[in-house]
Amino acid sequence: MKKAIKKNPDDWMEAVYRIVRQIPYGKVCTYGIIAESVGLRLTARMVGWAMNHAHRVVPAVPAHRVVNRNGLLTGKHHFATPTLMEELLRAEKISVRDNEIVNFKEYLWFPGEK
DNA sequence: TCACTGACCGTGG
DNA sequence: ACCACGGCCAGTG
Repeated sequence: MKKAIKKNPDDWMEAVYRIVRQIPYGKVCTYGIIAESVGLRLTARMVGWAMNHAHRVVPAVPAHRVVNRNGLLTGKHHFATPTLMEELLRAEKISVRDNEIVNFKEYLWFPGEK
């Protein structure tokens, strides 16, 4: 069940997914922060690419909690429905206005925090 | 096989 | 303050 990815546990993509899964309820994170947290030579674009394949991974990755640096819901178009990401965030008491998270910095979560 | 692209971000002009 | 560009990995034409 854990082998959704055929690569090794050291694979950088799995590292990304692992961090994303650690994002607590009602919090969000950015691609850049994740990339920096993973370290290595990973850049934000790589995180985005990994998230594109996130739906193939188990356990499911809360991709709706990952936004870009501006708090903009850039990846919403990749969800099942264009409004799904926004609805998921609102379900977590996060206000979304015009594809952007309101008071984005207040909901921002950094890896390592609890 | 080569070249381009992608859910991005930081830096420099 | 705005615009342009480089970077890193994997997949696709």
